[in-house]
Amino acid sequence: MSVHSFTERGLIEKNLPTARSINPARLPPGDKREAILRAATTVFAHNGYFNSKVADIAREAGVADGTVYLYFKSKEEILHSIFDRSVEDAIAEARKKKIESLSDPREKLRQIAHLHLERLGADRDLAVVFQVELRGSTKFMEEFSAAGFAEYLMLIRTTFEEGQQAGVFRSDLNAKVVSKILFGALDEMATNWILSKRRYKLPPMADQVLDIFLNGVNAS
Amino acid sequence: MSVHSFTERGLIEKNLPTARSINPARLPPGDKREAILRAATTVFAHNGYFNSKVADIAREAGVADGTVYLYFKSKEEILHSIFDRSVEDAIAEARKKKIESLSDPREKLRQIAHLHLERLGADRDLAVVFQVELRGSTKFMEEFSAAGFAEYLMLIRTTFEEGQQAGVFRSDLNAKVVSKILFGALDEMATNWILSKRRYKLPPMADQVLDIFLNGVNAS
DNA sequence: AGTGAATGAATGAACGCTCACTCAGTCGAG
DNA sequence: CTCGACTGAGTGAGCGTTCATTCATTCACT
Repeated sequence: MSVHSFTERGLIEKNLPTARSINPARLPPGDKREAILRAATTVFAHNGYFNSKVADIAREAGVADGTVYLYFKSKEEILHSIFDRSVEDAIAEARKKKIESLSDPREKLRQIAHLHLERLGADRDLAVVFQVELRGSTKFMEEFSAAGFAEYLMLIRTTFEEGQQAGVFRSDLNAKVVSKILFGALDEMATNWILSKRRYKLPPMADQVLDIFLNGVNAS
Repeated sequence: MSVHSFTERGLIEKNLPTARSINPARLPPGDKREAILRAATTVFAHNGYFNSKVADIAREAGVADGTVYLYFKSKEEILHSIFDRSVEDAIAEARKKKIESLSDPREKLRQIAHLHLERLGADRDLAVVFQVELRGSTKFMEEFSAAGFAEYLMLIRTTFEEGQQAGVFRSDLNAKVVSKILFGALDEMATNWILSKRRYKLPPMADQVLDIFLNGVNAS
């Protein structure tokens, strides 16, 4: 591995001198940072945060141990950054899809749920970090729940309240509780998907959850 | 906090030397094991599993570091034991309450949910270990999901299927998915309760979850 | 164009601390 | 005295972090 990264580096330096002149900033500063984040996601997902060594991450990213500290001030900051980046991305995607402006609250919730499971379903390692590693300490949980997580719950809740106002949803329900239920159900779908040996598509589960959420399970 | 537990220990050792001579078998064999398990639950809940030192657990339990290893072969085994004991206890309580023999599947699910949240609601530290610490690594998750956890999911699922057979629940639903949804919702109630600053009763949430689970949120 | 000084990204060996676990010894009961 | 539960200082491996060093690249100045 130090062999590996050395080789890689050697190749780049030997074979791409022209490429260099073509792209003068041949190693965009974000590129190595990116590589480290991806590597960390993989390593954390496979070994768990506490069992992962910074050296493992560096090796996976093809850089030296010390390089990690040029981009992140600690191992913990790497974990935080993984979370932050993903939340940013998700929000950006939600904006692009204009979910916010849907008029039917039921459809809006359905789209939110879909996006939730699509994102996690698209990157198993990232999903493991989100569903398992990020929950591994109350400290993280509290920090994160203060941040993007609580905001997400709030989005669900607000959407539900809009629906209540519009007479689409039962008005006798506590929106706070309702939003937790929906989130919990989706969250469990994701966790189960990770742990399952069977490879199935995660996003379609959103529809099943929404069906029951909206209509319940009673036959009556 | 280390100050706190230190103080506690100081008091015990200074004030209870007579108590010792009064009770000749002052430490029934199971008693110390018990003390260590309780201490570990507290320590894990406060600092997280990986940040907890065996020395912390020993101090909290009022025993020497080495004593811990007379009862458990590793730190990891302590965590396992906390889980195992709690699951055993829960199963025992379910037996005692004769939940298994209830005839209405809806009522049965309600009782299961109640028991679930009652147990976690009764011991915040234990709840933290269950909701947060035990999820902190895929390794644990996989081991545990193989064990009692999967069995619990199965109990919910079987109960639901009974209800489908009896025509009480919609027959067009996948029981496996349904059971995950219910579990996920309850699980989220527990996690939120832990993280919340507000002190409310957890068990009543079971009814709210069941209401929505059974009837859905649609106004129609 | 050619030079070499300055820059700073990258390196990885080494450091220093933490902590799970051990074991030689103490203590008290029978 | 014996036995075994218990003790806690000690140990050594593991690992996050640092930093002296390397070297490709840039640039000021001829």
